[in-house]
Amino acid sequence: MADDNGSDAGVVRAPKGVRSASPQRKRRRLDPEDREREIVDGAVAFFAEVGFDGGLRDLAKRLGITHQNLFRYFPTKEALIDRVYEEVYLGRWQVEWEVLLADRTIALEQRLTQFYRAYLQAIFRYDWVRIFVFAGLKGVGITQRYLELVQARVVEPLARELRVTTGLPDTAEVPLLPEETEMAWGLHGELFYLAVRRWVYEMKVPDDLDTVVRVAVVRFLAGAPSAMRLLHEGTLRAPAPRSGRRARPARRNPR
Amino acid sequence: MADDNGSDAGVVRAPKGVRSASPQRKRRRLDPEDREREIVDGAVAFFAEVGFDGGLRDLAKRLGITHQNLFRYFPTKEALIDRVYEEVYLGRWQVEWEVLLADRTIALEQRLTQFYRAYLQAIFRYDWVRIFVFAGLKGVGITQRYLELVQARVVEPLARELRVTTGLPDTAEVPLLPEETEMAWGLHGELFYLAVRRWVYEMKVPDDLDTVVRVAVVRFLAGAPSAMRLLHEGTLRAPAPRSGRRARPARRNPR
DNA sequence: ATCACTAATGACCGGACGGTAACTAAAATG
DNA sequence: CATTTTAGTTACCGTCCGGTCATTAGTGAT
Repeated sequence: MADDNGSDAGVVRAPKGVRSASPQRKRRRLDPEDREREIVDGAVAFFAEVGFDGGLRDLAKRLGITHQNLFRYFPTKEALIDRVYEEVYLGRWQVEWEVLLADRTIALEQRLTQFYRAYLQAIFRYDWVRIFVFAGLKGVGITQRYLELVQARVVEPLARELRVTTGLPDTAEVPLLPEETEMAWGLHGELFYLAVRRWVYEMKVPDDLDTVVRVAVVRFLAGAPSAMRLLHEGTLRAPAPRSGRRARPARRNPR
Repeated sequence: MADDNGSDAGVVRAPKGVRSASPQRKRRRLDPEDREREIVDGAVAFFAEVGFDGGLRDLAKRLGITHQNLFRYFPTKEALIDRVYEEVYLGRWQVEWEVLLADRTIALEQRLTQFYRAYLQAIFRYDWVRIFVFAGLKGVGITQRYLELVQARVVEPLARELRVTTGLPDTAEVPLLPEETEMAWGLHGELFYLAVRRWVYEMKVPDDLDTVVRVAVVRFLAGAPSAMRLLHEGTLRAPAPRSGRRARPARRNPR
């Protein structure tokens, strides 16, 4: 059954000598490094589009190679996918971001604005957002670890800054409430959700992300003191009733 | 969620001949309505967990039937998936929510708090969130249409309310800026992102969602006026070309 | 020109997929 | 009871999947 029929010779021999028959007809032999680069880039784009259930044959077709050739470079599909994770997540986190956020010589508003502008510049992309969501749904550990990084390096530091700017006790005295951390997640979440609306749900979003970031940061910081007081009005006895607007709600914090 | 394992549906029957195999469930014959109900419920849970690429044989195994039997109720897999969409999205949108949001006899803060508490009660669920995200990645139109509904019935009305509460011109005079709509998306986005963190990335989130909603709404409304003024400072008076942020009542000065 | 090296490929495998057809048996009807 | 109806099953089809192996052909060194 294997190669029984000599009548095969299915490949048309006639135009064989002439090598310029069609644009990509011929076998292209690359340095392994170059080929691997092409495969990884192609895989990132491919899996971002169709998800990790996409077939290797389809990926190979896009790359202009056969799917078997992929196995020369990655022993299994899983290995290729792991490489895609590396490619997308490793090295895109800038430690300078953490430095910037911690630099109290700059106003918090400026720090947050600059950070989120830089952060969005790094992640507000088709590949990054979709692979991040695909991986999350699949339950890949790397996404959880990434979010724990965000929480430890961005969200919780921000929540601690709010303690300072609102004149509440330091977190050394009173640990962060889950609701305070959640509040800081709010800023992060609304900006990430913007990326999801754009790259997952294909909605129209404003072109000028810098303005969106600025507005979000301003609103966040302008609103945070009220929310912090609300959260802490039970834990400490500094009522500090605000005269403006509506009178202070008679009801305390539920539970 | 109907029943787990009702292997014996009222019929007590002596094992017939050779067919001992006690664990083997006998053929269970249900009314088509009941069976269809089981299939749909099972399909919602199944596809929410593994995504729409999950195999029908696996789904059938969970249901205790053979995969061929699914075709008796749904002509194709696609038809079953469409039914899942219906099941999850249709009828879960409450028109009372829109009425509540538009009721100006209630303070905006109360309206938003009540609405988002009710909204989260409806959508903050494993099935809903994950299927919504899976469907978005797949590019299913129903999710886009759903988000357009949210924008038209929740987000833009909220943005218009902000015009009123901040004393800015009505939207009849000055149409909503994209950045204003985006601002209103911010509140929605941070709460939806909370659901994504919980049900997609399996992170710990506060147990008391009511408090989270209340804090988010208070912060949103307290911060919105500053952000609105920022957005409209060019609209209302002379452009003031450069300089990011200066001639404004910067009430809150960090440090 | 040719040789060695090795990218790249063609052929193939077992299994899982969505889907079809024929058959089996549990309930409804008389 | 016998008969009819039809929910549910066994058996199977063509296709595609990840992965293996022997073979082919592009390229630098000689």
